[in-house]
Amino acid sequence: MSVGIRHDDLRRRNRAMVISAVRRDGQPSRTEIAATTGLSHSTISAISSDLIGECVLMEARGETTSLKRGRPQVALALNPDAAVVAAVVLSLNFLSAAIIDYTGHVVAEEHRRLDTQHMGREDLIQQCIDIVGQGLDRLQLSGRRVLRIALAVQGITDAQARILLWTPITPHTDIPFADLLEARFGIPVIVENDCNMMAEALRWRNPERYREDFIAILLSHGIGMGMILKGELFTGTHSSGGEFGHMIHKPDGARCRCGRRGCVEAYAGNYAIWRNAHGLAESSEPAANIVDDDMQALAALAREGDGPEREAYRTAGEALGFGLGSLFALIDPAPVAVVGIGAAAFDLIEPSLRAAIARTAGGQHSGSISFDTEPDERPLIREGCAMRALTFVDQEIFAPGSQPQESSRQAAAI
Amino acid sequence: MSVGIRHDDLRRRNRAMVISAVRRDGQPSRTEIAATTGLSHSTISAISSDLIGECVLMEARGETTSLKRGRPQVALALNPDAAVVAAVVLSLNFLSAAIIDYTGHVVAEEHRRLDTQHMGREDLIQQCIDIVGQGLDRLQLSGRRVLRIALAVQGITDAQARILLWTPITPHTDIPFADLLEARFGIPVIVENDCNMMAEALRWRNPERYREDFIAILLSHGIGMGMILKGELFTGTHSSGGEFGHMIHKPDGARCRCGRRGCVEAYAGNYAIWRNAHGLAESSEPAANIVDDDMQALAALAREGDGPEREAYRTAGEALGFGLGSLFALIDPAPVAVVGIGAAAFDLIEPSLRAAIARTAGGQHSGSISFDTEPDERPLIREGCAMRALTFVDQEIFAPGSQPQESSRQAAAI
DNA sequence: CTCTTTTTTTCGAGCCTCAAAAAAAATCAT
DNA sequence: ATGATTTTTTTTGAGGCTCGAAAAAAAGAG
Repeated sequence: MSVGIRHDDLRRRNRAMVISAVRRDGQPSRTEIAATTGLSHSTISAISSDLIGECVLMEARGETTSLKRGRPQVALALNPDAAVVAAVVLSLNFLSAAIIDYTGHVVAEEHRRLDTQHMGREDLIQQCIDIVGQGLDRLQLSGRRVLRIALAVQGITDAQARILLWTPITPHTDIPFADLLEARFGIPVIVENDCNMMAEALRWRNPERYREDFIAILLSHGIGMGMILKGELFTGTHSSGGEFGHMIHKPDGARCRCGRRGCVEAYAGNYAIWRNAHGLAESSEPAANIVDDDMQALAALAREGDGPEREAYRTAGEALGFGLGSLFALIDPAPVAVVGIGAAAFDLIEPSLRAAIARTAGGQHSGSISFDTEPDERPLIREGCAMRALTFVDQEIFAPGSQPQESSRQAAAI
Repeated sequence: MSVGIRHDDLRRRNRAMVISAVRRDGQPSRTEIAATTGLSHSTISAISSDLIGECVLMEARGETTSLKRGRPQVALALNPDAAVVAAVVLSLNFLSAAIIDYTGHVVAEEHRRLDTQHMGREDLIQQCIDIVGQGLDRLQLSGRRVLRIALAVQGITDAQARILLWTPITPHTDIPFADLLEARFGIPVIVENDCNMMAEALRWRNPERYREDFIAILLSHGIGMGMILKGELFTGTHSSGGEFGHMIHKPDGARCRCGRRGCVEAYAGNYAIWRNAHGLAESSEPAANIVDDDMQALAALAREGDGPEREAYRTAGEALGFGLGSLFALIDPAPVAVVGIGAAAFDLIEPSLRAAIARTAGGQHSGSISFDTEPDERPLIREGCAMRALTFVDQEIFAPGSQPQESSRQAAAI
């Protein structure tokens, strides 16, 4: 039941558009913004003048040796001090938090190793609260206030990005992180799936390649996916969705970490490759964790010669290929980014993956499907998390109707 | 690169909102529209007064015995003569066209049996042009003009809804129906996948059940799917997408009509059930067509006792269940409508389907997943097609900025 | 120093939405 | 019947927003 457009929405949306144009295009001039948004020069002038007055934007008077004649364009830039956000990443045995300024630069950072699989529920929650608190404390000194906290976590969140419903990193379920952190710090919080944040980050890193439609697949202990379709992050109807790793590859097949059988992950996750490479039964219990070095060693063995190791990677590629084929049957092929330790062994996976895709509906253009690899997922997740938090701030600074100046003036006053 | 909101967009969008509110809610009063859209009474009053002046809407002065005190609400209704559209449905060996008035009522209808599988490309195109021409001719007499043609067809279209890329009903591919029909009739044309139109129709028929997220599955000779996610028709990045029937059930499994192996359809399409029921090899060639009566007879046999027929339906259910499980892994569970002749045998399919789903990631809430059945797909497809054409008209009557009155006045003048 | 070019700001006109007031159209009570 | 009451719809005036045109600003070119 869509709602009518109120008169004041107009300004709000166009303000958002100007801010996002500045965030996206680096340092555009007013004229460039007018061109990309299709709004008139007068409108852009008025809006950017407001935003500068509110200390959201600033004129970047860099000494641009303009080769052109005429009045030189003045570049607009985000004001780094307009806001600060916190990006928290929780993954297997690892917790990190970063404080990010409005331009996306890291102000402070903190890492901790945890035994997430065996920690108590309260302990895990407390650790997250602590690490955020520590970041905030350090900021307190500089006088800036955090306006938004984004928590990226391996696992399934609800569609409202408030609750961690399920995660492989701890047996505890339904942890309402958003409520817990909001109660503690009084700052709006969102909880997002890590792979969704990877996709978000890829779009910022390489908008040429990752624009309207693409897929980011995490090959790690488990298999995760983040997907952007028609320019929007794809989520499930109730949860963060996109559980590519738990699509069924072979009905009643190998045992998956999730307790079911035949999932793609049960053939292509680290533990599955490990299990197959060591000749263990497909029904045997998945290993709890395998360190990256061991996986690297496995890949090295597979590269040395044909044997069970190479076969394990071949099997993984096949599972991924058929899974992608099924996915492409639904959404059509799109560029794929392969992220995580598995990307370091993508040379071993790719041949059987492509062969499998070619045997599916998505394989009609299998030659044109392109894969990019990025072995380290952590920076991606943190970047995506930060950008997610920042774009939320972008849309909150020009506030819900009533006092758009108030909230931003507070930020500006700092 | 989203574009700013111009000042004149505002009116245009709010007009669209009012029209869609009237189409959706039957005969709402101005007050009700103000409530559902969130716009003020004055705005609704102004817009509806315009629309009535342009003969798009009309006041429905039905003798409503208002029980309430106060000035009675006057219901607004669509003006049936505001526009007329054509809904054309092309399926296996069957072509139909209907002329629909602005309220969605059928004005004229025409059916033809064709041998689509063996017709020449030009012949097939000519038949479609003919049947539309015939409908238009008949209308010419009544003086009304068709403003939009929508063609629903089994198969894959491009994302722009202009070209039939591939279809099982004829070996010919890449037929640019939209261009062909537009060239002939000078009326805007869209070409849509039949299952997408089924989904569209279900939303109009039963908005209570089919609202934001649901799936319509066609069980027929092949397997088709239309899906609405977050209130929007889900399409692929390049094509109409949603080729559920060609998700992989068993890698390198049974032979599918599409030439590949192991697709869901190769286990659950009519030809697959037939093949399994008759003990034919999974690698044997799919039958070209099986009449509904034969399928009904097969279902009757299956109901009589345990045998190869019942087993064939069991296998079909299992393929559908694992397929839905994989789908639900991506999008989370949602209500499902089972449409087509297969829905008449859903009692035979459901047990194994549910058992399979329960063994997948989507099966977490398998008990709460609900299925509706509707054995006759044709009326649904026609309805969806009509509504699709009409909603396009809804959004074209308040035109692209310049002369919104012109086009609608033409319609009104008729 | 003046002319040209390009960017940015200013200004007035034209719409649009909104809130409040007024008008309209019915029922209820006497 | 008639006036009071209630509810819906229209009218009116104010305030905002965007736009195009004109003016101002800020450079290089000659």
